[in-house]
Amino acid sequence: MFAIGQASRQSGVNIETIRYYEREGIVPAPGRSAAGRRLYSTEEIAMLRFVRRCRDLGFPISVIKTFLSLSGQDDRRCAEVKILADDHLSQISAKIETLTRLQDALANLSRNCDAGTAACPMLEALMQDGFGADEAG
Amino acid sequence: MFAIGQASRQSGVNIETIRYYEREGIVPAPGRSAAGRRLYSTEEIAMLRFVRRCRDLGFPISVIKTFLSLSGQDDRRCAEVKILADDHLSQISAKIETLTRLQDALANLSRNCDAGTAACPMLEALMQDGFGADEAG
DNA sequence: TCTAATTCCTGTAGCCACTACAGGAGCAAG
DNA sequence: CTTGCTCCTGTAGTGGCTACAGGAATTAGA
Repeated sequence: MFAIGQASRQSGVNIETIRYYEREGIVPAPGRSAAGRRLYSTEEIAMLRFVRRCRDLGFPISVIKTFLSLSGQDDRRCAEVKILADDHLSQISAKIETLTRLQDALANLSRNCDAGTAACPMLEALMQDGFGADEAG
Repeated sequence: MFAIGQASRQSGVNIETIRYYEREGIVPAPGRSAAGRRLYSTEEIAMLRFVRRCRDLGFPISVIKTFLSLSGQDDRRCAEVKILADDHLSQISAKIETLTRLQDALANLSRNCDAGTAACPMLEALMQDGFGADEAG
């Protein structure tokens, strides 16, 4: 059995985050020593590692909870897991698309700045029908 | 002068968000009617629209505050704007890279599931040195 | 055996950028 | 005069942590 610090080092999950997961019922509460300190088994540490891997893949906690409940079942409900994963995958793809469009838009705005004119073309573009210094002058 | 609902519709900023921006000092507090209702000028609405455009481009509020303070100045400090924008741009690029790697990893995991074996290969992979049903059996 | 450093405990507050109420007041149209 | 819309303030919730404060226990070394 391991103290929380060791569990943290072995699982890669921050100590405060481990306690947070316990509070939120994402992982079950471990046993305690006589003095009230948390004691983790290797299985419990593996579970923390699992949560971390899922988080690294960007899965939200709600989905990870479902994974954990499915992982207890005999066939592990592969179809359900796949649906959740593919859904997440498409969300990631959508995010990439959005960001790529942002990237383009920003790069365009930034390029205009290279001229180095007096009034910043970037702010001008963003203001368009403005509120800036132009109004006053 | 326009009530907050109209300002919201014209700027594309949610009513609650407008009040939030005011509370946080992101935009100045507008005048009020005799009954205490907010009244916005077209310049103030343009400013809300500016904030929204920046948010749409993913700029954090802190940077937008800087933009707004720079936009009051005569030369609009183009160089500073450009630095902030390019910094943001590189953060976006980094995020895209991360997500693309995630996308690959997830797609790989999901592909394995197509076999439709009894134990879900995806959960297996994520558990690896596990805590799941295997332990018990 | 004492001490100092480290680890652990609980509980609360903060982060970001909103969003969603509750509970009440004003205001415009029929 | 009523109905329904808009507006007000203030507070709490979202997600997923992270960072304290203030105290107790454990461990390593002298």
